[in-house]
Amino acid sequence: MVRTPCQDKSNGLKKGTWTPEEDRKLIAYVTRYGCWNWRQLPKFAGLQRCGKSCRLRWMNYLRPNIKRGNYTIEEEETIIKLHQSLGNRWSAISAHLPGRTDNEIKNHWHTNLKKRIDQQNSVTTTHNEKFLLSNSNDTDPEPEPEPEPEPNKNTNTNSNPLLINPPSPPILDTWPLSSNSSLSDISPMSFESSNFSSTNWVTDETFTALEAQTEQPITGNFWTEPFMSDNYYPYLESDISAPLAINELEYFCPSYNDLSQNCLYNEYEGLF
DNA sequence: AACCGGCTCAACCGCCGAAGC
DNA sequence: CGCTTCGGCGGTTGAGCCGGT
Repeated sequence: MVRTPCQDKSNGLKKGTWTPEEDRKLIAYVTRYGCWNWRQLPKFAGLQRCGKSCRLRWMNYLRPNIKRGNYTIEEEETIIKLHQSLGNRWSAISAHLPGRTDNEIKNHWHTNLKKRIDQQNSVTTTHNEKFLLSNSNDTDPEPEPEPEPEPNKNTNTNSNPLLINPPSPPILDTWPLSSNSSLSDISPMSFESSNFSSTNWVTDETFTALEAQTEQPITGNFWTEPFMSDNYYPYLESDISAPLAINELEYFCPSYNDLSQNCLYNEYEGLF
């Protein structure tokens, strides 16, 4: 289930399994600054990952409201029905299943549902063939009985403990945004009250310092000086190297606020 | 205990369309 | 127009788990 971490020597970018540390950095950055540019994001978030990898990790695993674990009968029926009409358009199917990602639905289809459908089809086909043979001279055949419905295999028949007791992503139920939240409300302090470890997170005091400090004139250049030192940004703990404050982003990228707000609201729509 | 093969699913890869220049 | 960049999508891979022998 876990891919061995490896190093892409061609560009120095890390590949493979995400570490909790990387997850923390990604969550910290996206929750505070939004996903304004996935390509640039890992640079500013202090991640040795490509943007695509960050986006995938966030979209498929870290973002809030993601439902993991066993599928309900209703969900499986929805997937099967939608697959009949939409085909392998997993993102379109996932749009009908709140909390389920296209990747997860795709995996579930290939590992469970497809086999079940194939089995049902083969049972139906075999039954039909037998029926046709046995009734080849019959002028008044019996109606075709419905194939025996398969028991729901998704409910705890999987021996994988991760599915029976799926691990909780860092932030799910206790996501620190309220219905009145705005981007500026997203403070690292919010995590203190969640079940997400506050170890190594910036404190309320440092976040206040951040807000105070960013009232100062901008001296850096967004595009040419992405990496500010921790001395310049004393509000940051060492493991979170998100270098730009919100109003700095707005200053250098005027559309940033709308972009990030839209992004956040899209991502957390189900929570508002 | 050791081996083997099937299964699961996180993550990667390559392609495509949209947008901007 | 073509070119580049980016986000998104679907197909595929492969490490680790697990049950059978």
